Amino acid sequence: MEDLGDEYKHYWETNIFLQTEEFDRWALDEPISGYSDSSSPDGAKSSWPASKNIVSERNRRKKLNDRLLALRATVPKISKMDKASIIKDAIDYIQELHEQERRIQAEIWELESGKSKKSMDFELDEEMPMRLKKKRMDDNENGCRRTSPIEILELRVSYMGERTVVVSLACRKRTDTMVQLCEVFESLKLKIITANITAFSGRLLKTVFVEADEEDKDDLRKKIETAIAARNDPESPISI
Amino acid sequence: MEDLGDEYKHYWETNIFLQTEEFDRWALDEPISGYSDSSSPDGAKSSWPASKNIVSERNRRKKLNDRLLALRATVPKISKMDKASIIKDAIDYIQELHEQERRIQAEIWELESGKSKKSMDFELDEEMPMRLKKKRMDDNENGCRRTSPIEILELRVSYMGERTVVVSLACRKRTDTMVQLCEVFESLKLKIITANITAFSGRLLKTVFVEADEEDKDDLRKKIETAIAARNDPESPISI
DNA sequence: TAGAACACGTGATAC
DNA sequence: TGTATCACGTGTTCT
Repeated sequence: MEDLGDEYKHYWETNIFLQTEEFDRWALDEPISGYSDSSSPDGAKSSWPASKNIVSERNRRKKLNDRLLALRATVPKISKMDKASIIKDAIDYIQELHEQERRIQAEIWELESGKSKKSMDFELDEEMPMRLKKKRMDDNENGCRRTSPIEILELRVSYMGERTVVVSLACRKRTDTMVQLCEVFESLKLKIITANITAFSGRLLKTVFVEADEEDKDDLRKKIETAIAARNDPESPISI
Repeated sequence: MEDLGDEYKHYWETNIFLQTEEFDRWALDEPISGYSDSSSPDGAKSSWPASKNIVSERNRRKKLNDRLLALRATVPKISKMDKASIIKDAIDYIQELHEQERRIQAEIWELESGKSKKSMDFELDEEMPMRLKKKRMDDNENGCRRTSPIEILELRVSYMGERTVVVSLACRKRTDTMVQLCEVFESLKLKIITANITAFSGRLLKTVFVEADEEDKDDLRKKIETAIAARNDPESPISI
């Protein structure tokens, strides 16, 4: 976990950072042979100067390393910091995503067919959502948790009269954020009049109308903040 | 499709295949300097023989290339055969999978929230014509013309960046007001990103995220006002 | 000390 | 023509 960027720093990023800026200038000011930049005077079999090839190759290498770094950033499961390992982890992750998508789509299909077929006469419709709830995707067997923390962008708690407090919460739209928010608000045991969630362009907006008095406003705000902070903290004493 | 392995074959796979087996043997039988394998007799600053480094490095390169090839195999969308492009395509594909998975999971969440009765909140069974799979919420668009007029309490149209205009509309909650609002917004043929309606204590709040530029803001506001006014007027020229 | 991983410069090659 | 990309051998650094 915490040693993730430890050994990596020694022989990879430092070397990469050694390559930028002054290193480039150093290599360019002294382009491997002695002539500065213009046309090569010798005019041997190699017509164009070798320095161009050098800097071009250097740029290519840098681009490739940047891409590899970006790939590492998008893949959450990282075993080692190897170049080869990064690619391998990416492959595994893509296949895992494939399988997961297939599973989820199968569940959707099952849910939809079950919903349209069965009438709501009996009370047995309780077991299906329960089983769905248990199969959340925080099942990564190795280490890193898949649920992203809730990043609050804005939180407004205001009284609107008629014993109604409106909670307006905006946060980043990440994996499982919606479910986490619902669970957080459920854990607060509020008298919810109405609530809804809206997602748009990377943001997630939750509005909840709570039956409460005006003097409970600040207390409610603190409770929400505490609950979300506890949710984000891995070793939360409350947990769930 | 079929030109996929065309230019690729020229300067990539052929070179890779040149590297296997007999190429290894060639390099190993003649290990770059002349001495066969045992300890280096010269004993200079470089104590261990360079041939081991060569073959090791060669194996490392081969492994990395194999991994890259495998990555290319798992990613269906391939633009170019570049090493860097392969990685870039993989990154894009992973992000695409992320977004898709989030969409699907949102659909699951929506399905199960509409089904479970004792869940944390509300009955948000109204959904927008997102072309996710199929359109629900297709009620009879006319029939009895006896409907209460839409009484606007507040109408806010504001630009939120990223080509997103937010329409916030509050009105009195009367008979069929919800359906009317939906029909009005549907008739405007907007590029709706997300929308929702919330009802509480005699009010009805509709929020719509529309894909539009900032300069379309005022025009959009007028169109909404006009459409609602035309809806309320019995002898409207637009009607339905 | 042996080994693994890396960046570098260089010649080759395809477009 | 030049300009990409690539594999290769080498020296260096970290474990």
